[in-house]
Amino acid sequence: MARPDMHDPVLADLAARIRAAVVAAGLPDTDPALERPKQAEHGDWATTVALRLAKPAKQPPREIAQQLIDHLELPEVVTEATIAGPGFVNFRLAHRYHEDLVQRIVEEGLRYARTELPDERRETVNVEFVSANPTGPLHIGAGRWAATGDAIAELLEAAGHAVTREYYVNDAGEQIRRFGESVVLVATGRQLTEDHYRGDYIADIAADLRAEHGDELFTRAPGDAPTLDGGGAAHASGPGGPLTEDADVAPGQVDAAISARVGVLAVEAMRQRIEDQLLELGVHFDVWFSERTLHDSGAIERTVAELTADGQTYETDGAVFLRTEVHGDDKDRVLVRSDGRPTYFAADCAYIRDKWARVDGQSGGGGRLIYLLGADHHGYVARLKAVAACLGIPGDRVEVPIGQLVNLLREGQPVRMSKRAGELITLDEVVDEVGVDVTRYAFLRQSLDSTIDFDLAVVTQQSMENPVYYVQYAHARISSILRAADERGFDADEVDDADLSLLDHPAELELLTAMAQLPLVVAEAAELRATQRLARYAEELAGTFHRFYTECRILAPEEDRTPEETARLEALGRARYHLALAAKQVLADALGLLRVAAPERL
RNA sequence: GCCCCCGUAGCUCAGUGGAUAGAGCACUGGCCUCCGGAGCCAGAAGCGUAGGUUCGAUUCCUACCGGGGGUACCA
Repeated sequence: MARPDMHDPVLADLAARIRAAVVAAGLPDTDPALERPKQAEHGDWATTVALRLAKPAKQPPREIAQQLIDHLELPEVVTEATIAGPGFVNFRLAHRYHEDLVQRIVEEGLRYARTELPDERRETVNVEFVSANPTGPLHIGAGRWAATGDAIAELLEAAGHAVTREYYVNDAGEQIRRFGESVVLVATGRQLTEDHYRGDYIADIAADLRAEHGDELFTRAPGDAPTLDGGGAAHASGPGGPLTEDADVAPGQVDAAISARVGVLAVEAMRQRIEDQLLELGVHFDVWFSERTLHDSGAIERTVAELTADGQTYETDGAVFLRTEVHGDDKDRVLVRSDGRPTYFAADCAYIRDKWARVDGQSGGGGRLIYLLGADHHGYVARLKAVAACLGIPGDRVEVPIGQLVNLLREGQPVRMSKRAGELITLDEVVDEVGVDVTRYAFLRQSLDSTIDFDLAVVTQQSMENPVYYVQYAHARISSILRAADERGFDADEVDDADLSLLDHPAELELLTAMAQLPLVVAEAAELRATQRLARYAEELAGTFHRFYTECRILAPEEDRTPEETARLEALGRARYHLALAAKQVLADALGLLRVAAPERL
């Protein structure tokens, strides 16, 4: 639970005083936990300690609340503490608190939304997301993980942690040979079977590879073909040796060494294309981790050996199993097949071991691994956590948020996508059609737990069906006013000269209160890995600004009026100008953390 | 069969045990001599069903109903 008092010295002081009052009243010592009342009329902050202490103290909550208030020394900026309802204690902040807030926001800029953590609480976090197989371009569904993982990473950084964004590239194994084989077959004009990848992108890759390497790439077996599933496996005769083909896969019509070499090149080409797709969505990865390096470096063998030495494995029918069931998995999992080849799962084990070694002990708050997965992979969660347990990684340090899937629609009708038939709508096609901000925002404003219906027809409308425009419009509107004000000689640097105590209109107070929430919202969104918190907050803040705009003018209309009146309106205008400046900053911060543009003009 | 997610206003969705459950869209009625009407104000409308835990449940637990996804010596 993010705590308001972590982000605000005034609230920290209040929380400490409440706690002292609880103790002074002879009540059981407890965390006061400040909360925001739902109704603004109840006050700015509230505590429910009295309700929670009722049982242990064996007294009615309202009586406890009274004792609390009797012993409470209110800080100067808290103007009142009242008992309400069943035993809430509500606090109201002095206007000066909000005046200071405007100054702080304007002065601190981007830092306002961010938390500085002491080293002992600062975690080193690895966020892995997307990690789609590099055997085809990303489709729209991957966009959800891209936008969400990226925003979660951004939020964690804002919350004070050190974050790495990582993509695990499945560039090893049978699928890569098959991918290479598909490219070779297309390049040489031969027939594909049902097990091959198809689609225009295969032909594109074939053409690119031909241009770069010539025809012999597809026809001449290399002397040094890469191994795709572990050079150390018993069956493989090392680099250049033949690859075993699974009996249940249609026999390739292509020399395995050619397929392997083409597969590796094709996968790198596809990975590059995926990277470009992600960049188009504004998502940048720090690490592209190759599964193949785990095979080549012997990391998989070492991991299996380590687990075996630790007594975590056993052999049945010639296959090596890992005891994951005792750690909550449905059943034990095969690490090494009876023919000696390691499974994909074995690579997963080596991977998590490698990743943990990179985050463990890097900062005082400890390491953390986050795997953002789609609901179609939810079956992995138990085994992933079990592997972590087998490897001695603390269970609470491996997190696997599961996101529900995306349905692509057009006017309510499902858009059919079949990878096999090569019919798919790629992520970049959607981004081109509807725009990067709309795409990102559509994914970020909904909870991971709910399935998203992404309707191209709806999302391309520039209307309130698209709340991102509402927020961006508010930002553009503020920018426009500020431009006009600047022309009339307002100065952003003169915040000290503005009399902010003049801001007492309900719409102004509402805006001040809303702006005060950003640091807490960011902290909570980060903690819950819930991007929609921040998106909804941005919408709320935008609405608050629109109301302020409607009711409160910054630039006084030119009319005949007394000199006194003119002076009053000018002073008020200056105060409002700085309020708008701060609101713009907060709105830009919120959008920025979601990595959605905050335009000066729409 | 077992596992995960969802069911909140006519529609799309927020709401991590608290006070009177919120937005947008759609609908009805208002607001432009003046900083961007992609805006503002007002109205009507809701927690799938049945139990349980709790001072307090949309939130936690159980069962049921309805929808989505998963359940390989594949990768």
